[in-house]
Amino acid sequence: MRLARVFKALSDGSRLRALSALQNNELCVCQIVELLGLAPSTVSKHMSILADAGLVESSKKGRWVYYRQASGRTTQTTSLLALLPKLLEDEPQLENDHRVLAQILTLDPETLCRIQSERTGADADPDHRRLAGAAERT
Amino acid sequence: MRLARVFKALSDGSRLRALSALQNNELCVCQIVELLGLAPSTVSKHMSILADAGLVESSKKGRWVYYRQASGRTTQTTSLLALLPKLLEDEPQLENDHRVLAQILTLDPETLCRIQSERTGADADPDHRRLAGAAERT
DNA sequence: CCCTTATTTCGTTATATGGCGAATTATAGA
DNA sequence: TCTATAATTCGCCATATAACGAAATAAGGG
Repeated sequence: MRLARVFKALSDGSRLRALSALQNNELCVCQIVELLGLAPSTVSKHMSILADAGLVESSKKGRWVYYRQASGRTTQTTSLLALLPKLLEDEPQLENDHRVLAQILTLDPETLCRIQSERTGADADPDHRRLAGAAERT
Repeated sequence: MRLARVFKALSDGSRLRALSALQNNELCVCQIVELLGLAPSTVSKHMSILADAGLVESSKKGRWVYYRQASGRTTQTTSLLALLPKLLEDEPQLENDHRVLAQILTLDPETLCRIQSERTGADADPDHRRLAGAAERT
């Protein structure tokens, strides 16, 4: 059942946070990585699940892949995406994400990626591997 | 994240079929068992997942437990339940369910349960353990 | 062409999920 | 109170999922 797949894509906290972040901006993978505090490979998988469900679209710009909310493919995804802002309103947890996202957007992707790869090298403290905010347990 | 739990409850084909059946009627477990062609224990689990998510409510009437769609607990579940009929329209698979459900509703629960327990006894052919329709693979 | 690097794919691991049957619980009726 | 039975809970299995790091892929800049 197609609808079950769409709901399954929406049934993970990290993916909902990513979708929430994509409501006002399009974002490249490294920006979503920074927001969620997950490994790039994990985020890439999440985004492909959202894309398979028809909830986001991607486009490659230079070395970066940008994701945005899908523009009305099926009626199902369209009406769900339309309802999403209202549904996400009631999630207090996302307020912090919006703050962190604002931080992230002050940097251009180039700079952000540089910072990220510097961190990966030596630093091992997981609490300092993000710009701000605490990780979530789904 | 609460919303993720709600979507997770909606992310299974059997549960969506049950919710679809509950749009016009309230149903007892044995009727849903008949519709989905799953073991009572499995159906009970599914219904408790839907109940935990706030999507259905139950009430015990004699020996039977009846489930119905929840009446507006949170705004999240309310708006999702309101959108559900539209979303389910695009699932051709549910047409057969509606036919089978009509069949099931011609019997009172008493009779249905008796038929079900008779089947469990000797008959081993899984294709004949339901009134009609084929099982779905989610 | 080669090197760097952003993203994806792959392989692995731990946990979650969906399914069943057996055992348990709760209720109606004798 | 005892029996029958509708539903739930429990224990088990097979498969799916989310996470990571390592390896592969793709694109820009020397």
